[in-house]
Amino acid sequence: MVRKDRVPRAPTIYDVARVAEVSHQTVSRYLSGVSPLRPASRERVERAIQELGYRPSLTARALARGESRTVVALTGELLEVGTVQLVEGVRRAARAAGYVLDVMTYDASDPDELARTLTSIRPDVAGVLAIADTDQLREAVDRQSPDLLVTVTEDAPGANTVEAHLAIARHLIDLGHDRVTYVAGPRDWRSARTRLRAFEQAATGLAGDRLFAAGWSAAAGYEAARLLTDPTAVVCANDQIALGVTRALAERGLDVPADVSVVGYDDMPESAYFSPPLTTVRQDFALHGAHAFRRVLDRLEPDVPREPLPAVEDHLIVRGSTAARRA
Amino acid sequence: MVRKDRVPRAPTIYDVARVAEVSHQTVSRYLSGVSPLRPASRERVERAIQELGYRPSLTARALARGESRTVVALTGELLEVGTVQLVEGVRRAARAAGYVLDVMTYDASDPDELARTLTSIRPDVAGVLAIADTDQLREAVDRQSPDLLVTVTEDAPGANTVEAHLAIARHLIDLGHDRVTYVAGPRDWRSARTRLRAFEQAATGLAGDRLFAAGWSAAAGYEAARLLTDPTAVVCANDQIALGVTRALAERGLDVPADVSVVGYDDMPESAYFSPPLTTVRQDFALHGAHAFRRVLDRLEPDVPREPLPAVEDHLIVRGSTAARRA
DNA sequence: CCACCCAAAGTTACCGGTAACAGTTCGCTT
DNA sequence: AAGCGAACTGTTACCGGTAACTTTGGGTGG
Repeated sequence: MVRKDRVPRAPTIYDVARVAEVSHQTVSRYLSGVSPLRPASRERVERAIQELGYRPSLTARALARGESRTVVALTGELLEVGTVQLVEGVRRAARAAGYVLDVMTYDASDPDELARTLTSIRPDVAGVLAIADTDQLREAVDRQSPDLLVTVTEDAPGANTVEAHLAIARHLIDLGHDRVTYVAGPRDWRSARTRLRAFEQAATGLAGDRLFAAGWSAAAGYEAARLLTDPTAVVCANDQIALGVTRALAERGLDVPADVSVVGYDDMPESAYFSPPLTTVRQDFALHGAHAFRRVLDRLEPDVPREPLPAVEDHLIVRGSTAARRA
Repeated sequence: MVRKDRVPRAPTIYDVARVAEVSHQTVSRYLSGVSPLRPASRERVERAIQELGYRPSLTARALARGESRTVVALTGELLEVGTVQLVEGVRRAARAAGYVLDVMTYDASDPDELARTLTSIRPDVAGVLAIADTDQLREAVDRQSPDLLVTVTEDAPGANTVEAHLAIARHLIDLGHDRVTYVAGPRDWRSARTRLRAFEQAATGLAGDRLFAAGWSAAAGYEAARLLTDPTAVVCANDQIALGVTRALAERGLDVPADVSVVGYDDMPESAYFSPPLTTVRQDFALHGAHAFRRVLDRLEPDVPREPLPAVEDHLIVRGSTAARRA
């Protein structure tokens, strides 16, 4: 009670109604926009809202409507990947559509944690968006709450993963490379496989090994590089892996790009400042995120017509980590 | 209606009450834990909850209690800084305390956006945590809703920023350096100033310039490095800046560490794989985040006794970017 | 000029919890 | 066995909205 006195309670529609001299339902109708108000009432309501600084309680609204405007973004380790940027893009899109994005992360190394995290999702969320698109997550969600899931993948309509990898392949061929190793992301990630598939499709002419890194990190790339067998170029599933690979090559006494060329993917903000600056593919994460959220939205509000989003266009950025094959 | 049929409504306390043959209030009491139940009722309630798979509606609870368990984390660009990791630490702590963390980001380059973002904060949130601790944010929040703010700073109790900078200074002195430039983070960030102050306090013996970078990014570090006047070592406010500085030095034909030593701060996961691997200070972001959230919690629930958190201990990690001063 | 219709506005119930107060029940005293 | 307080449990109201139904009032047609 002390508390209630100290914190002046926020005005409600009843307050607005009293000031505007209408019923609370009229205010509600004004807010929702269904069924028009007579100009006179409308104006009074507007003025009352202004005067009181009224703002609707999302909590009450969610309760009354039996649905919330919260979407959960599920992901494992947030720090390793371009995930953050994706999440950020999703968040922007969600907010623009009036949703709140609740990011939940779980420790992927603990097999139970995912299940626990899933059960701890509030049942009243509008949807769940799996950002980290692993098999593990997919299975767990399929099992526990198949109704809600929408996943992010790069086979999403509008993605041009294959074109991007084609550009990489062409670039390397132009430089005279012919033994090209691909270091993929972790095997159980869809997007890792998608990128690998795209590369294989694009690089039919380029012989070479295909490795899977244990993660998306520089450390994983460094580890994977142990298995490298004298390639002329290495294409990596993301920039961090490329960084790890570059480091491993340097420790073997191989110079990038003089001895081996290295290509990344994602164009993280730091890539341009690596030594050497990394040739990579720029992704528009914000747009990717918007696409991902759009898919959720299409499912949540199927009847609302929407402008299609522009297609994603990832494109190659050539920097210092690629050079002509040594004679 | 179609919808309501399709989606079986989640069980409520009334359902539980019916099955357990008690009143809904008894169920509520069981859930809240105040006033004990008779073993017989308690057991029936427990069984009913089990059977129905009941889970409380946070929405209804928030409405009834007149407060939500949502805390907003406010930050500018999420991608540039160690911010993500901090946010992640805060999120973990929040979830552990039963709170949901809603991250809101704003575009710091647009002066109006912050104000707009602030007004778009739902009035029923429990608290606001300013992650990006800039003057701009501080002022805006002070003006608009001074009641809620708790900020993250590194002068937080338990931080050992000064000790960490002392370790850096000692390390450089041991290596024989005497012209040490400090490249600080952006001037309007508290933590940038805190780190600078800590460095100055620690490095009384080391003459050298103090520069401010325009951001926390590699690009900002690269830009700031234009102003470098032949130091023997450069200490940077974070690893990204250090990366940019290293790059700029390389382009001037200076080798790190042979000609100039470079030190970073934060130990981002990639730093160990830079060329050369970066000497830096490891921060326990999770713990930093936990401290930050604890401060919010202490304000929200002042009466709950809590174990103090362990003190943060950032410590120096020496890698390849520092070496003895060239003879 | 009145019956009738439709748009606008009002009333009441409900969403799923919590709070405050009003019963019950039980164990123990006398 | 009645009396009594403490410990449980039940009843009712309320949080701030929305939904469904009812009422009101002005315009139109016969």
